[in-house]
Amino acid sequence: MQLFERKSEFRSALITWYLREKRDLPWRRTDNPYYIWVSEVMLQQTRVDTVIPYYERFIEKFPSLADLAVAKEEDVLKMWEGLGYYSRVKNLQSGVREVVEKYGSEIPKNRKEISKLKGVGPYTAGAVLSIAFGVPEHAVDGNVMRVLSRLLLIEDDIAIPRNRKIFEEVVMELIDEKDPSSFNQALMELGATICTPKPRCLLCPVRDFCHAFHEGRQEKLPVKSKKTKVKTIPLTAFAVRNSEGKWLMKQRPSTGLLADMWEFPMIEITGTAKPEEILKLNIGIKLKSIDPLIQFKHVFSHLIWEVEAYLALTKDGAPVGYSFFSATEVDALPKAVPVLKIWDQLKKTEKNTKG
DNA sequence: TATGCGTGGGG
DNA sequence: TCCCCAAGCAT
Repeated sequence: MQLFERKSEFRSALITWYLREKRDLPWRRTDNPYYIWVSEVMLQQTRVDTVIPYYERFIEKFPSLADLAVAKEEDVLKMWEGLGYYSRVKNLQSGVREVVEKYGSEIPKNRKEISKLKGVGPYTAGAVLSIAFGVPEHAVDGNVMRVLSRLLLIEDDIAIPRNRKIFEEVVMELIDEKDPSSFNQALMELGATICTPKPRCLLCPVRDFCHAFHEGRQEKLPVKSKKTKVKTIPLTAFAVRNSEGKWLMKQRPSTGLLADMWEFPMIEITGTAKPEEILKLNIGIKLKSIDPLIQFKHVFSHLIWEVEAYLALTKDGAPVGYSFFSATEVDALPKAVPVLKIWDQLKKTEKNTKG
């Protein structure tokens, strides 16, 4: 107890545990600040196990700031395919280009400057500064808020953005100036492995310091208000093939949902008209035939797509905004998961039809 | 400041 | 099946 009065004892217990128990992760095997940066962006709202293969491939494809800076955006998006939150990687490339052009390829080593880079917010700034450069700065993520809310019995709602600064101030009080990298990572590692939503306090290296454990309230913390239910959007999608065996696709707008990713024609269902009528009306293309292909639900964080996909044939040319692509070309385009679901089903169907 | 932005894993 | 989440940021 009395965490602040026993600061150095707390740091020691936390960091000793971390150095002994930390997971062997790819980005913990490097001191390259660019690699640390890439890993932190990938890890935003994304699980470690999901990130690992993406990180390995990304670093192999773009081994340096310069490589990523000169890469084509479509190649960069392709490496991010399936990882989600696609504007992260567009912002990362913008930030990297800025470092190359304005900072002589040296990532800024203070919060004020590094925070100006695209995609670098309060957490990522602190994480890169502390882990890559040993700067004693806070890096407060969901893990850290959960851990500290229990250690110090902080009952402020962590779902409210402005409350994050409460935790940032606590970290700046507690942080080990000698090893801020280990200190910050230890808090996160503890949250990821021990001080989880269902905490495993018997394994905790700092439970003696924990006010919530002392009062048996660890299960009740952190306080986090619930989100409201999301809206369902019914969509009809069309995989349209022309007489040359090419597929009709378009690129989504460069902002908003699934920015810059490629997709088949899709129409939000409003009335009760037949799918082919809807397609003709909305996109202006006539179909020779149409068959059901696949139905599925895709759940985003803030909405749900209820997709009904059809396989259709046409003799028409591509409408404005659309182009036809060969199967090989479609494979190469960056596509989000719902589109991949349709494309995978399509390839299965084609194979069976041939056989 | 509140909301939009993905995906897949686990209880 | 449903709900919660997981190393947040931009606008």
